[in-house]
Amino acid sequence: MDTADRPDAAARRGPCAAIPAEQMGFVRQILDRIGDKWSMLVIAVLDTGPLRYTDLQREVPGISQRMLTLTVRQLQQDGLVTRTAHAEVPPRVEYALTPLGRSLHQIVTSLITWVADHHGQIREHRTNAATTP
Amino acid sequence: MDTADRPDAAARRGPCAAIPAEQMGFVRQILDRIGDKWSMLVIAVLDTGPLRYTDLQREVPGISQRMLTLTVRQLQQDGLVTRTAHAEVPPRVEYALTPLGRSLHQIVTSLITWVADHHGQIREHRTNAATTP
DNA sequence: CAGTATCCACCGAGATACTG
DNA sequence: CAGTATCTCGGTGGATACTG
Repeated sequence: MDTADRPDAAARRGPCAAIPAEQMGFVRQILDRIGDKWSMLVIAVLDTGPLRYTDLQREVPGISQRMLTLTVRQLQQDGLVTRTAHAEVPPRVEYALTPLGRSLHQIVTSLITWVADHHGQIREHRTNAATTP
Repeated sequence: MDTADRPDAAARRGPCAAIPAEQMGFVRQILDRIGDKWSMLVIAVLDTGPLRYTDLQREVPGISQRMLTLTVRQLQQDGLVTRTAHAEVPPRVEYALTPLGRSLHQIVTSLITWVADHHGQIREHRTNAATTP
């Protein structure tokens, strides 16, 4: 392995205390997916129970049909949400969190709560940084 | 406000239990930033203390100079990291988490831990979904 | 060492229109 | 109602080269 001669602190503790080097790739990959523009919000919004397609679209303001479709499909393939099509007319399709999705949901909620709590501070910093370049 | 005539469930509980409608915009905006390709990893990697530019680059495998520079600058403007340039030669610049950044770091760590714990399950689901379309 | 500058490819994502 | 199809644009992000 080419890390054999790495001399310093990095070698001791790896790239990050929380991430073994071998998993970094996966972590990056999955972080990319759930950290994409919409996934977190969709997951967040499913916390109160199953939602239909149109409801999702309303609850996540600004999402396009395309992106909603792609996002839920990804989430479904990743086993984070279920898609249940009821054979009725008019069609009804409901999306819900799987247990896996629910476990992620908790973290997403923490993140969103954090943002809600601190976006004031962040905005301050931003304007400060902008006015004092 | 144009939500006055909204009739149904969404009106009762808002777009998401965790997100008041008015904050959705901010939340989206900030989630976009910290959920971008690199910010989380940079924050994660700063957990063990200040790091220099080159160290950051090594600890976050795959990041380009451009992206590292952009990312730390954003994080700095948002008040999540500090940049300390030591007037020496050769120059030494250290990046560290602010208290604000540290509070976010905890959540990021949870997220990364979750991913590390569950990426196996996710990969399973993905391959299942791929083989049974 | 710690960046900036520039160029470019890719694809994320919106708009629009159509379908089962 | 719940999508799919297609087109298109803009920005993100990578590679490379240069600088204080």
